[in-house]
Amino acid sequence: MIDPASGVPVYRQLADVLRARIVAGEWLPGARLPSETRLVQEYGIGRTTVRRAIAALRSAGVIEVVHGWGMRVPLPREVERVRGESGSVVSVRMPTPLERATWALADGVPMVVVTGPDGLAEAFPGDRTEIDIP
Amino acid sequence: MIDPASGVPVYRQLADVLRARIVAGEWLPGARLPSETRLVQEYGIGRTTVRRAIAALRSAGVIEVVHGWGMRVPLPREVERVRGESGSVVSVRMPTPLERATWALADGVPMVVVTGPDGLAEAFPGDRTEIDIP
DNA sequence: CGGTATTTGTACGTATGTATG
DNA sequence: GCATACATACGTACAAATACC
Repeated sequence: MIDPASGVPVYRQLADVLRARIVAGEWLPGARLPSETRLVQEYGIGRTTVRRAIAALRSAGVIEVVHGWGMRVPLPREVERVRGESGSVVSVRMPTPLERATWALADGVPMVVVTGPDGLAEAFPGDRTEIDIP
Repeated sequence: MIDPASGVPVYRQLADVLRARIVAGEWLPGARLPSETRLVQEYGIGRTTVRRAIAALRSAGVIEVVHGWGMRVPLPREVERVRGESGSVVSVRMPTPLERATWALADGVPMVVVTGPDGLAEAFPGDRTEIDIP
């Protein structure tokens, strides 16, 4: 299933395989994925390589990791609707460290920024906010 | 400047320091940052640790890396304004591998998604798209 | 309460490959 | 061809969080 000689990096192949298995519904949100050690054995690759694949999926927001417990697909979040005022502009970016700490943001969660006609901008956590266009 | 005994991981300390230096304008967009080897020497830490800090800044969209050349602060992009139709909802997420390939997205670039009243959704690259609310 | 096993986190080193100039 | 710089992948050791007994 994973071919070290294919030209595609092994960690990327593993990340793709795991993402496909997740999309296929093999692990529902909240269910624990195989441990690092298990993946090392199952695919016959080094732990460093397994962790690179995991890091990629984390920063893509596909999985979340709990220290000492394991990995899982994130549970869906309750979203807050924010009314986008007329004349505003909506943009997107990744959070600053301060924003990440303020809202306890997981990896791979962007911010959504609403800039009003007056130039004042307000940023919201992207995993629990949607902007309504009235 | 970096204290291995502070309790804060070394790679995170380095990432914070580099981010602060970037925000302070020490390296303008397009200018090359110090090489990995230079950072290893300058801060007296391992290359693995330096690369972890770099990976964090990449997935945060703070820097971009060119293989064989070095690291730099990304240049500003020309943004396309998309008109948000009335009744639409704007949300945010990280791109899929297909979307990353389609638009040649760098690390740490989110997608902005506009879902119409009919339920049809359209996704745009977040580093070159803004949604206008008329 | 303590001890143990499991699991992820941090940090280092080494070797080799690939892209740029 | 050569030097520089980033990319991949393996290994080791120890620390820290969690869960269970």
